[in-house]
Amino acid sequence: MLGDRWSLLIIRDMMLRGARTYKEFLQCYEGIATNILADRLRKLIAYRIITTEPDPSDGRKLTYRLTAKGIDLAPVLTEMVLWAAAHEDTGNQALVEQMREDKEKFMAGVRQRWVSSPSLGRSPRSVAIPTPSF
Amino acid sequence: MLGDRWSLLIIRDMMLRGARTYKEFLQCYEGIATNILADRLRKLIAYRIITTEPDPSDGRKLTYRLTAKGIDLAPVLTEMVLWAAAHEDTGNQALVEQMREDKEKFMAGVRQRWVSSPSLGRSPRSVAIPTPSF
DNA sequence: ATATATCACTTGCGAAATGCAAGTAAAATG
DNA sequence: CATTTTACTTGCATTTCGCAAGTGATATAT
Repeated sequence: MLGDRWSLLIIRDMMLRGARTYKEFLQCYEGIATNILADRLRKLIAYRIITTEPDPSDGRKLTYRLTAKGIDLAPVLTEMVLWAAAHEDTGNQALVEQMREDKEKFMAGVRQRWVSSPSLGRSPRSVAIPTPSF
Repeated sequence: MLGDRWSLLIIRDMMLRGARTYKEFLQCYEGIATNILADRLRKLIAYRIITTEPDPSDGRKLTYRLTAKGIDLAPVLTEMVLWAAAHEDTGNQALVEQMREDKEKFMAGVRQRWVSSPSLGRSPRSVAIPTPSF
């Protein structure tokens, strides 16, 4: 279900980078192939981890959004990022520190940014952009 | 690095089922192919997540063991199991309850069971066997 | 109004990863 | 000394992946 190379990275990019459109996912630097991205988004929708809806301000765009089930993956992603930071690469050190110091606060931020998704402005303060490669 | 279908399942089987030998991994019911298992164990060793050493009591057997880096994946696995339990399947309900009620205690148990690995007896009390399919 | 650009994909195809069954070598057991 | 057990390897068919080049609908520029 999440046992492939890309699904969790897509969710991570949503949680940590605030990616919401197809194009943004493609640009998130790891370089997922466009056909694979379309396939994974379809499957994540089927699993009810994300949803999609048209952007009212631009008929071409679709906005992808985490469901409650998807938001519940925040603790998993948090632990993965912390593990990767401790043992592998050095992503965004500031965010990693914030996550380590107060996991709950970080996850609350993720939830707040995604439930009843407030238009597009990243509500409280946008979270910075680390890119650990777990 | 852990972005394939099997690596995390192997680690889960080590943490939750106490699997330590090639044969035990093969039997852990998901049905990994033998060549893939050999490949994944090799890679996990290369990544220093597990180690292997000969079993002194039986020259045919090898014992696989989590390194400190591998043990540090306990929080990730814990959150994954809890997520899967909440949203997908019903594995071992008792263990899931234990994990939810006291994550720290559960993870301490994992660490205790794997550091300086006490021969073979699962030290304190062996943890039961859930099999969530995240 | 028409041409161009953007967006979210799809299609085709070669390459790589996976799954399955059968085989092998070394050590243990009967 | 023959058979089992253990930890693999090998060969091959099938599936998945990655890349490049479309496609169709909508938006923007001239």
